[in-house]
Formats: sequence, structure tokens, C-alpha cells
Amino acid sequence: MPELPDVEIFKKEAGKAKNAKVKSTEVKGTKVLNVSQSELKSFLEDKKIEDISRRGKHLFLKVGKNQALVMHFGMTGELQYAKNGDNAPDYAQCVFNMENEDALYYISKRKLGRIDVAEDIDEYIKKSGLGPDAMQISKEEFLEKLKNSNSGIKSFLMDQSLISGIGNIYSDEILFQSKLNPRFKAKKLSSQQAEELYDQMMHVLETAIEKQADVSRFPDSFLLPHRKEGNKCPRCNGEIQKISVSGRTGYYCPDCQQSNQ
DNA sequence: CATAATGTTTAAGA
DNA sequence: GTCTTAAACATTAT
Repeated sequence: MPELPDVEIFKKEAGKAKNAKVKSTEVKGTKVLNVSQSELKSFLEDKKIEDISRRGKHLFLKVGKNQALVMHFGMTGELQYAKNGDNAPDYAQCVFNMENEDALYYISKRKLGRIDVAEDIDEYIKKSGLGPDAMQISKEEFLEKLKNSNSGIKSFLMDQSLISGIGNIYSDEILFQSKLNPRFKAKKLSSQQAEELYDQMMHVLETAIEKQADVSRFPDSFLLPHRKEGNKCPRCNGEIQKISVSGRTGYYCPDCQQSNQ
């Protein structure tokens, strides 16, 4: 699930714990911890969740001046807030019990996500080499980065050090809406194409968040509800094709995503 | 049973 | 140095 729009929804979920104090932390799967259990406990317990922020696919639950509990969701992570009495969902790796008896569940099936602590959020972001958030980056900076890239446009969008938040799924959608071939070189885009790409990136991400990152609610004109080899392109009725890019499987319509002029 | 899966990291090849 | 590919991670779903 978790690319920028999904994590934005998790941010809202975590917002339900705002101003609540963490009473205890239960670790069920050590695999997802980047810190020791004792460190996590002393960092968090008896602290108030002051605020939640997001940078790309990373979520920060602020508990001190610049300190935060950091969450990354890997491929199958989720965050759920539960009112007192609800029982732990399947695959909960970490449970944060609040003083008011509510609980925040960090869920991960494949355990590829990570929980970490940051003594200084900005420092942490710098150290992780995260580029600007895809929804915060200015058009000027985006165009500049495009020009300086030697990669294909899909790889460019998925490179977290350039822009953070976009992954395999949403890069497919953004390229589809921009009518661009995933392998087209980023620096070869005309300025018109580049601006269109920026606008579509914002539009796709905004729409996805508005629809709760739930593909079944996406407009039919989007690729994602049709994202499967052999399906019909919702725009030109062409046949959706599968390709391999940067080690991931991408989908696009070869008929209307050509990029040549 | 084999295969693919929304992510990141690391090593190796071009 | 840049970019791409493959493998590894760990597990579920098809």
C-alpha cells in the first residue's frame, strides 16, 4: 500500500492519537525495529504525541522538541488507531497503548517496514537522503532536477533522493496521465511535457488522497483501476502492457504513452 | 507448488 | 561517476 497518498492517510489516522500520552509499547515483531526495545520504550513512554508530520513515505510522530518516532511502511505496512476495547488486528508488529486506553497499531505483513527514533527530525531526513516531498517541491526545482537527470522518467519519479513519496504504483499513474512512456529520458522532455508532468503529479496525488488512497474509488479515467496486463486502456482502448523498470513491474499503454512530440 | 507483490539496500554489470 | 539489474529481506495471496 504505502506510497505518499497512503502514508498521508496514515498521518490522519495517527492524528487521532494527537495529544495522547503513550502508556506502554508492546513489540510483537522485533524485525521491524531499528532500535532496541528498551531504547524505544524509554524514548516513547510517558511522552505526549505532540504532532504528526510526513516526508515522502516516512511518518514522524513528534514527542519532543525535534524528537520523533519514525515509521516507514515497506510494501505491506499499515497504521490503525483503535478505540479502547478493539482487539489487535492481524500482523500487528508494534502496539502503542495510550493512557486513555486507545491504541495505535503498526501493522506489517511482510515485515519490510521499519520503526525508528529520531533525536532530530531534520537531521534524520538529511541522513536518510530524502529529497523534497513530492507535494511540496516547487515547479522550478522539479524542472531543474528533470534536466539534470540521466535516467528514464519512471526511475526518476521513484528515486527518493530526488523527490520523496512516489513509488511503483503512483509513478505508473502519473506517467499515464501525462501520456509519457516510462522509459523516456527525463532530460529529453520538452518544457511543455515537463510542466504537464509536474501538474499531473500534483493532480494524481491530490486525487488519490481525496479518495482515501482507495483505488476502487478512483476515477475510471485513471490507469490504476485497470492496471493489469491485457486490460483495455481507459483513454484509447489500447492494450495495457507490462514492462520491467528499475527492478519493478510497471504498466502502461503503448498506444497513448509514446512521448515522441 | 510456483510466482508476484505498493519498498529499500547493496553489490555487480554496462 | 551514472544508471540499471538482480538479489536479498519475510511473508501472504493467487
